[in-house]
Amino acid sequence: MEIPQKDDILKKFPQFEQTLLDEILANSTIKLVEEGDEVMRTGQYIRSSVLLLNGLLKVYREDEEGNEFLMYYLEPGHACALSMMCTARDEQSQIMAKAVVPSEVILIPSHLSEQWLAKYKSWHNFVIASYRQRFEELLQTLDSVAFKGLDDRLLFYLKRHVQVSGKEVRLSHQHIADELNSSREVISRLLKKLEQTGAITLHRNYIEVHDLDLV
Amino acid sequence: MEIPQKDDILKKFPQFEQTLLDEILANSTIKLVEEGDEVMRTGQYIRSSVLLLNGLLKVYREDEEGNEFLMYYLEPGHACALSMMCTARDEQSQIMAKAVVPSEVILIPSHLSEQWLAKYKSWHNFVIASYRQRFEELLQTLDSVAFKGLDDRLLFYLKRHVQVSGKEVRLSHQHIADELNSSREVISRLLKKLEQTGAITLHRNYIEVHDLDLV
DNA sequence: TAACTTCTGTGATAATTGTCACTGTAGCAC
DNA sequence: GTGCTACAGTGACAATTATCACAGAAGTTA
Repeated sequence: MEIPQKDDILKKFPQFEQTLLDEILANSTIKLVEEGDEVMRTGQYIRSSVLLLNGLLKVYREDEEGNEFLMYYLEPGHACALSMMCTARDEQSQIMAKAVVPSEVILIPSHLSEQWLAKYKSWHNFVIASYRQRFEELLQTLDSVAFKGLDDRLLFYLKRHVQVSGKEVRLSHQHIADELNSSREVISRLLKKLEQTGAITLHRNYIEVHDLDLV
Repeated sequence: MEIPQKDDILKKFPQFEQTLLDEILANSTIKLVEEGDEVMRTGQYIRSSVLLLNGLLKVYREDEEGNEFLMYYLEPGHACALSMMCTARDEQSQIMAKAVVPSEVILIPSHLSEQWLAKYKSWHNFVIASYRQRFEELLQTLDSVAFKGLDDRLLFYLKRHVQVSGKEVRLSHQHIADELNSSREVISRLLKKLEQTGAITLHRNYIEVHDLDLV
């Protein structure tokens, strides 16, 4: 079981040095999470950096009333930037990560990930790159909320979803509404409009995406 | 002129090691910027890390049509996290920083700030802390847009403004509307409502804040 | 097949926000 | 003072989004 994992990590994180890979194998745990499982939640103590080996995570925000709001998806080979900002967090703002499909995550104890920053150039670069990338994605999300109407945000959402999991978007209208912090009826209507333009075809429980750039 | 600057930097950035301070003094330029001056704009090449020595910067987002949207304020002793993510940026998303009052910024060439990450622990910590903090603030901003109505966002905006520059908010309604990406009339009406609760008093060109937590 | 649940479609209506048009007022230049 | 400009207040109306109510279709279980 060990060799396949090493190969897998190597494939997903080709930028890591050999010695770093060995340390990861020796010191981290690999956890299998089921679809829908919560992988992390800020406010709780984070004692590990979270890297994604296989599967797909969604990272989202939740306010006091339980409204959620999708920030971005995390794909294999990437890390949750927040889990690496390993000092104490302020409690009020909750970030959650949940598995969209069955996934494998690598958990690296915080003190090691901290040490490695100085020890391994490739780790250091990886961490910095993660920060940068998440920051960018967050900004894009912010843009779409700040400047765009719900119709454009829905488009943005669908595009992102197609990118990570293909042209068969297997989501209910309710689910989409939740992630955009809107309501089902509104999403239904907007999707209908999209269907009329020919960009998508609606089915029960999934949406067939043809071409979102036509719109 | 050199000694006062060193003292000043030392006071604003007490966490830096002595040798790092010397390097900063030797290699960075200090720039005076007038009120309203643009300090940075992404998309253009960023060749320096930007630290704020004195004054106040606002960091905001601008879309293609010129709509702006306030992200956060930057106070002395802090740095623009984005200016330290020194690799090439993607062009479309624009982040701007503008001086709110006459300010002094320290410009550190990117290649040095890169080197220092490995060389000085205190610099490394500073950069990581900056990322973290900006990330948090960005999340707060995102929350307010995603989950709150304009009335709450206005409150949030006023509070933040009071924090950085006191209870006399010297801004026109139009200015506030721009930073919240709304329109003057709407802001005027909401402010009137706030005045009726006794939280603020309106004047020409400034708002007197009494207590925003009453609302 | 019947009973039940989940998902989707749709009309009516309300609330929020944006836009337009117009007024008044304070300050400044001349 | 007269004019000019920037700022603020307000009513009317439009657009977007949310909410409520209900109906029907698809899938599941018994």
